[in-house]
Amino acid sequence: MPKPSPLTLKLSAFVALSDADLATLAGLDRRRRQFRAGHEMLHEGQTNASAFILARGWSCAFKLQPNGDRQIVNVQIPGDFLGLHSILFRTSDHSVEAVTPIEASELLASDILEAFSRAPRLASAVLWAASRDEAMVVEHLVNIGRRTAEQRMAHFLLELGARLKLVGIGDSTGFDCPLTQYHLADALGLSAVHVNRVLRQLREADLVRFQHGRVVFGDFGRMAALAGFDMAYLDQDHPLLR
Amino acid sequence: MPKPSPLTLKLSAFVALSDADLATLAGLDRRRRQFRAGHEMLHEGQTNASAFILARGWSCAFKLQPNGDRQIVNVQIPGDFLGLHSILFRTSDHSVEAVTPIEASELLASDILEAFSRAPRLASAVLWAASRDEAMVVEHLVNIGRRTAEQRMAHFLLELGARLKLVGIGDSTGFDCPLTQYHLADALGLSAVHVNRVLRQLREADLVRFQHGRVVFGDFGRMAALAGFDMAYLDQDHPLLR
DNA sequence: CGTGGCCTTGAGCGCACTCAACTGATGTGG
DNA sequence: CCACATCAGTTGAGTGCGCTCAAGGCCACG
Repeated sequence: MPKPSPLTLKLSAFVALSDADLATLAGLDRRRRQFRAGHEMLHEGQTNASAFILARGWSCAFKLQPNGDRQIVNVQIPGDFLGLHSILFRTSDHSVEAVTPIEASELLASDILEAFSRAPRLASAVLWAASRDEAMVVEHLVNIGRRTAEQRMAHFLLELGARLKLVGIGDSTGFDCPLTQYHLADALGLSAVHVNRVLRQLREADLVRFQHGRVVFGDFGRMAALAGFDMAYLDQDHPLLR
Repeated sequence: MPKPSPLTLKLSAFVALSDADLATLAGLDRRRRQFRAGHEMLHEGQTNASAFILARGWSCAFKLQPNGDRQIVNVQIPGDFLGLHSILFRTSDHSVEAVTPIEASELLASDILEAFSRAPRLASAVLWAASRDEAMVVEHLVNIGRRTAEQRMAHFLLELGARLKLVGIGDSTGFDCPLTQYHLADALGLSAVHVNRVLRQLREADLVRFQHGRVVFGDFGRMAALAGFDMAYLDQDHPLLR
């Protein structure tokens, strides 16, 4: 039996999938494509773009401001949908950039519709994943709106760690992280300079250290308390539909 | 022919609905319920909650912080779904409060599933509405992460005005708005005191005035430029599916 | 006529910003 | 092989936006 894909792992935490469902899901994995790090896979305002399922590597969704500032909306890891919005709407409302070299399966609107009609359970699973994505954006909103820089950083790293663990990357001690401090700044609504200072504070408090592309957790509990982190919105104890 | 409901108006801007679709949609409007202003219709962490379609009045979705701060995630107006998340997940990830007296139709998970199987077009319309809601949250995120207080306020009022116009409330000169300055503060990640100052600045610049429960636009174009407002994410020129 | 909700304004403070300079690692062409 | 460029990270100095605290005004309502 082959190793389950990150997407399968994630959806299975939500819905118990039959062999037929799994086969249909695997059928979405034709049309593999590769992108180099830094490539802009989707442009804000682009029409008739396709969507992707991320198989390997990291990407991020962002919007640009007239003055050049950018806000990263979402950091995407293996198993995530990417640009689902742009096949439901006529134009894409955000851009997507490959953070690392990327391997992803291209997805057309027709693929989705066909898969849904063949495996309705899969439809609820995908709707569920979309709803979870929205919950993450909401949590991100609260993060930026109502928390200090230190809390934002702590919350961001905790959430990322939890998400990676769910798709079988990294463990409870930490994870490899290809994001630069500039990415963190754009994601958290901070300046890169301040990100640097905040990371130093967290390191000196022995909460977490982020150096040389690796995040290592120090005191998980104290950090979760600091950030007000509760991973209920990410995970279910057991599948809802059996 | 009866006046179309706000939800029908909104969905019709997206998808051309057949008479059968419209009938199914109308069938979701049984179980009318009423709530008084200030009532908390949904609690964060609540299990097995129902969802609602808002027919009359305003509500808002929010999350509370341990220290008592709250972040309003979404202001809901007639035609909006309310708590759709809580029937897809086991527990609700946010609370919802009635801002004004409210009239809404209660919605069970079974209602949705049944309606979808009877009118698949309706399913895509609802998925579409959900995707639009997410786009609004994303825009809200950008608002708080990367704009000044003055820009946030301008953007917020412009978006609200545009949304209300789409469901047939208010016009291009302005709209009645039951939100207090405290609501605005909680929505925009500002303090109530600062909201007051910002409203004064906007008023003195003849951009917009918000007094006595009414928002009156002064210079729409200059305001949109200030806020970086582009309503592409709210509206389609014409229905996508015919 | 008192009370409570909402709005308004002033004074002072602090978190996160900008500007600026420097380190160190990596890569590239003469 | 070294000169140079580039990019990520680090640290210091000074500034300003939006905060808190405090006081008071206005209006609706019992």
